[in-house]
Amino acid sequence: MHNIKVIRQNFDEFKKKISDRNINIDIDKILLLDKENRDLIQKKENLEKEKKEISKKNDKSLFKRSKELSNLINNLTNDQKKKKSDLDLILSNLPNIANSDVPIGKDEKSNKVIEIKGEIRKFDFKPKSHAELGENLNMLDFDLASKTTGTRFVFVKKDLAYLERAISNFMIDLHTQMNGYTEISPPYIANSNTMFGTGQLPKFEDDQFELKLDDKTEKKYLIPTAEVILTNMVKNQILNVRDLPLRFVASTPCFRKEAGSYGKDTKGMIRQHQFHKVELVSIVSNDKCLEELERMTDCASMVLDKLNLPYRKVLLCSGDMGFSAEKTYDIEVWIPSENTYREISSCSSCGQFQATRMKTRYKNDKDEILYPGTLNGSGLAVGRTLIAIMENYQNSDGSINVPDALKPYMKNIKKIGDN
RNA sequence: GGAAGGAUGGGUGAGCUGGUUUAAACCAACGGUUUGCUAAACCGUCGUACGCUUGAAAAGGUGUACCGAGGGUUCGAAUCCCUCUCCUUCCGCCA
Repeated sequence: MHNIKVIRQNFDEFKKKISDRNINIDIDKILLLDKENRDLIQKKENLEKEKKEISKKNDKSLFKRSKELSNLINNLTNDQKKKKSDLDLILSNLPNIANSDVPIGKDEKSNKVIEIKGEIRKFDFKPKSHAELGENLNMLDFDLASKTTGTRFVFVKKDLAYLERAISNFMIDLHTQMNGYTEISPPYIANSNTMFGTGQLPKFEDDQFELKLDDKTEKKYLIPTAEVILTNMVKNQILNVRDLPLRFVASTPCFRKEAGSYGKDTKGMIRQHQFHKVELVSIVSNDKCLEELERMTDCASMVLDKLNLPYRKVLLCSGDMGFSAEKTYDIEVWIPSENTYREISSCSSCGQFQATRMKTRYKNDKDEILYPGTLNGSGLAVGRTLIAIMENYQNSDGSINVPDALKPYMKNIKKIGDN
């Protein structure tokens, strides 16, 4: 969420920048509501002052006036709360604004490829898709999942399940042992306020799996990414700059409705309602966001380097970024069967946007209270890494070689499907 | 699921028979005095949010709210009432 004080001070600049994010909201109304809100606060507080003085005097002749004041204050407070909530509603639906070094553009066509790495394997046979490979091995079972659950779910079996688990463990070890992240095993369920903090609510409620609860007072959701729960670990608190940066890593299932992507990637396990992901989250002082974003992106790409998978790094344009991001790098891995790169990680700096929503602050050396920067990135999506390994490491007989880096995590099995 | 008790500033913890509480006191922290250095002692500072305001800025001044959250009673609520959340203890169930 944007800080209203900052908007107030640089309104024209703000209005111009927010328009790059493809939105259709009456921005001028913000200024009006803000003014009305503050005027009402002023009026209300003047009356509260008078009332307080009467209360101190404890003089019966003034009690009548005090009663009047209470009514006036009540009315003003109601008006003021209404203005404030109208204002907050607009603000909470506004996306973050793009950092100055982000290309302006409407969709992915304006994204910029920054780096291409790794060698694309030349096959002397026609590479199969992961779905074909997995079903032939009887280790991916989509039909079984439709029977027990529905579409966009999958059963992973036998050595492929082992491989999936190995991928996750390998990634966590890398980030905890080499990259300085602290491992967390978090809840997979978040409450509304937590979902608001990272920006999933209120705008993207349709994308979330909501749980049906006996208690109707609060809603709870399955996390669409561990970013939600890891970032909100610091919500509603004031950190000390000495404790920053905070770096967390977790491997969790993620649950997404994939609303609005009907007919997209229906075959295989590219786009599922449930998938595993190793997530990286950093909380940093507000001047370190971009620096940390580079570091985080390097941590994520390091995984692909070690797995010897070809990939490219893409800087997203203003129109293609997520709601909370100020700058995003996607890492895309080579998928032979599609003859293209597919997203396997998305690393974003959210600047102070999420911290403002979460009410997370920190004290710097001068005891000033500031909003920290928050960053999140996949390090990496486990399901898609599994796909990438299957397809890039496949043999003509349909078996799959285990990447060297993963062998220690799989009792040195060299090949999957080699019976 | 049943029963009981609790939630106060960074921490400990009074107040809780409504109006000298403007939330005491202690600890921690920070600044200072003293000191050869450390310690001790003494003095001072010591929350957050929002509004208004002085100032070029740095930095001030001032108002209101906040004692788990939200409502209510009252001229007046940390204190009384209601709802909710969370915590502790005991019982039951359970991986």
